[in-house]
Amino acid sequence: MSPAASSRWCPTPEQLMILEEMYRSGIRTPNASQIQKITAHLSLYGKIEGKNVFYWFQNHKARDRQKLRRKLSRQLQLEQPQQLFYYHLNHPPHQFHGANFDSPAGSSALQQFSYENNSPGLLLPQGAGVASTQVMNYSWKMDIPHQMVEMEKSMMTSYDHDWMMMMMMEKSPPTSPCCSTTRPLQTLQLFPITATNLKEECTTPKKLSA
Amino acid sequence: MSPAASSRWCPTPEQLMILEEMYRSGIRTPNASQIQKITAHLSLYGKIEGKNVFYWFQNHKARDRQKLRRKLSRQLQLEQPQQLFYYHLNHPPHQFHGANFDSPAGSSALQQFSYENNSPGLLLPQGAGVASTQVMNYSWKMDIPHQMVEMEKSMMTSYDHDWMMMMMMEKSPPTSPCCSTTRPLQTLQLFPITATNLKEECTTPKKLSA
DNA sequence: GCAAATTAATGATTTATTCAAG
DNA sequence: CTTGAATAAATCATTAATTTGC
Repeated sequence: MSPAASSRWCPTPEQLMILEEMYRSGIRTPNASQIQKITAHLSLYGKIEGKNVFYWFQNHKARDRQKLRRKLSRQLQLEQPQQLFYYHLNHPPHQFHGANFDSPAGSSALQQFSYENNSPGLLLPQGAGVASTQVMNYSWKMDIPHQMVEMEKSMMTSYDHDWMMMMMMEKSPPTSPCCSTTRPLQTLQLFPITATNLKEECTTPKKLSA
Repeated sequence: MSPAASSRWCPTPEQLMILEEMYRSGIRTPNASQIQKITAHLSLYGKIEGKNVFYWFQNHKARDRQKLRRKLSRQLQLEQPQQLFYYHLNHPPHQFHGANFDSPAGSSALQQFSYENNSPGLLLPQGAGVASTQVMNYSWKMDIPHQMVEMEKSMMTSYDHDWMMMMMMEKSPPTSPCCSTTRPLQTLQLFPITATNLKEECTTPKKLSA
């Protein structure tokens, strides 16, 4: 098992970190001089050659772009902006700094999350409004002392497990926006809730501090 | 009154377990569709909204990375990093598609930038005997495009940081002679900031309560 | 044992990047 | 050069753990 002669470069954590740092800092295509210097520096942390540095940047840049492109195209083939919800959630249209928009009517951005695809995973417990309207009917079934419940791993039911498997199988894009077509549809849509509920808009206090 | 509603989501043990299991299984940035399903499913175990799931993954991923980086940074401080091989523990395979580029060959045109700007100062620390073995015969082409320099972020040793700064400052491209076009160039900080504004990442123990 | 006080975790927001399209 | 979309980093804020004095 001598570390000898691996056929290809294997960056050490330090090297990788530094390279990534440089990449983040803007370096994309270092020239010969830069590569020389980078190599010299990184060689302090492990075996490395100039070509490794060169290829690393090439590959990293390419894969970055590729990843982004894939994401974009996926995005584009969706007619429905459903995908954008969490983005807007995270980036409110305007900085409502102190003003919490409690006016039920307006509140643009957060509104566009039409629950067309509100697929409650299987059954809903006693008529809960699911993710929408928190009607506050949930009985918190946990008054259990924290320290007890703390480490209960492995109490996952096989049901949960299967569900998760399916969940993860779904590679990424919801694909076809319109119903049917190729829809895994492992979830029953029992509640065609149609956004009539006031939900986030009034439950999201948006900086409700104070 | 019913102020009972706590201002933030508090995951139940079941919810947390399932989320962690998913994370372990590879889910990092679920899309809206996935989030919806996850939310619906987890709502069986307690109150939860889509944004909770969204934030959970964001935070978990970020803190995971952070933890890892901290660990690596600590290792960076080691004297002889030469023998660190615990790298693939957490890094996805780099996927250097098999092809070994032992002789990039081909385009030899770009050797032009041979001006040895091997800067003085903190370049090439003395012990770098390893580096000397690298012959560095570049014969690949590399164009040197623009290079934005922005700095910040330092989770490396101040040595690394300074070195990188210098590295990036080197605007080597033979392009535009000296006419500094029109760039406010506000991102370039040349001042000897010294180690006072390093990020806490690897230097400060934060609060140090003891 | 018990709360007040303090510290550690972590949920929720904001800010700063990135790449590529316009 | 500017902008859109998306993410990651940094930060704020609140909850849970824990320490501590009684």
